[in-house]
Amino acid sequence: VSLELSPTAKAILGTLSFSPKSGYEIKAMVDRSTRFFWAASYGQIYPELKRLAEAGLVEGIDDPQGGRARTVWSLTEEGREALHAWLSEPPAVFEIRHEGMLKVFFADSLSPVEQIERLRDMGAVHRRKVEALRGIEAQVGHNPANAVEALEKTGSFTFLILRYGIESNEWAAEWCERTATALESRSPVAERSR
Amino acid sequence: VSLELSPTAKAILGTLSFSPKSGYEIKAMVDRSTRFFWAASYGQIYPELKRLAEAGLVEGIDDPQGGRARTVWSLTEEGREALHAWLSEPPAVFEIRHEGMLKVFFADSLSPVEQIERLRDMGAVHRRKVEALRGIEAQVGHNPANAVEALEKTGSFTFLILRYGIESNEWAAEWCERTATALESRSPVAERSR
DNA sequence: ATTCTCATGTAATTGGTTACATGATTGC
DNA sequence: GCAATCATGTAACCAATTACATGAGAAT
Repeated sequence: VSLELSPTAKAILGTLSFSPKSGYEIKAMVDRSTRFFWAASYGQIYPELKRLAEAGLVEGIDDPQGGRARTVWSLTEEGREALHAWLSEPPAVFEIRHEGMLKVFFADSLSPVEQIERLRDMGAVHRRKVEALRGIEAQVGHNPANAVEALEKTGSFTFLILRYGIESNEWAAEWCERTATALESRSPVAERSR
Repeated sequence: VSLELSPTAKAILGTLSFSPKSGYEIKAMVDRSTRFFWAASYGQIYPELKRLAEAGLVEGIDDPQGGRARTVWSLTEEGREALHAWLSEPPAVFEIRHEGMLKVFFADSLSPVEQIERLRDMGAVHRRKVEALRGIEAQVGHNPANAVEALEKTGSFTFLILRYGIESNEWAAEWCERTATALESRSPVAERSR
């Protein structure tokens, strides 16, 4: 069994596997990518980099830009091994905190109009996520028809996951709209039973 | 603006809107239902019930079963108003921690075989979730074809959300399988570029 | 007898965000 | 000159899980 990596350590080792980075750059990459399913903040990243260095998984080199202090971190051989070991274990963490779902779950006591509003609110959460992710896709300047095309054009699984994010949130938004529409057209008898 | 409810307070007020419950019963209901998108543990529930009672949103009545102490909590009028006020605000929290996605995101450095394994692992997470949710649906003894039918048969949005959980995870599992299959059948040239 | 369920609670630990503090460099 | 960006870090606070502690009643 390999040593336990903290949640933030997993994100750090992974981002460093692409190229060496400063803590600031790690945060920037996370915010443009994994943030949608694996967040990390400065308050976690900087202390964790120190711990990973003590454990010998990363190595820091001072690389000031002019008078601006800066440390660039890269994976050591042990770090690369730890990343590969973690990547090879079956995934364990899968947690969701979805306030829109919770509100629909508790919608029984609301009026029919409010119930449908809650459902559309939940859909709007997913539509906004789609727009945010599409914005990122547009920035990198391609427009794949599907995930495999995204991977083949870019050579990176990061774009495959971006596609997954877009498509799954589109599916969710459509589910909400489809269900809201079906509820609106239910029999007036059902509508009255408030 | 209404007073801020803690994450666990939202779950508590919501579950009590169906019927009065002990802390133990609140936990049991959460574990059978909202746990999949909004978890809560004893360490949060019991202290939060005390805080909600101090704030006047819930009311506890001692109701021992034999020599077994037990407090049954119910919503006060203020509690019902606070729940309705929260339900009427647009949802804010939407967070995901998805280790399977993170591993696929970092799969670039793996061999083609490992890459497809990671993708299938991610799909397995969703398949297991589908099975768990279908088990709950089977326990309550109906088999709806869609979410609106689930709502119409039971009269409760809790079953609509259960359907959403099943269908969204099915979609995700199928996306992974579809993508894994497409990757397997890519050109050998792409396969070799390890 | 023993195990399971019902029942309440707390302490230790972990994980996380937010806000703050500081300061240099770059571009307008 | 000013704002944005690059850059590092910490303190306060909030949220959450896990494990522990305790004990009664029910079922086998």
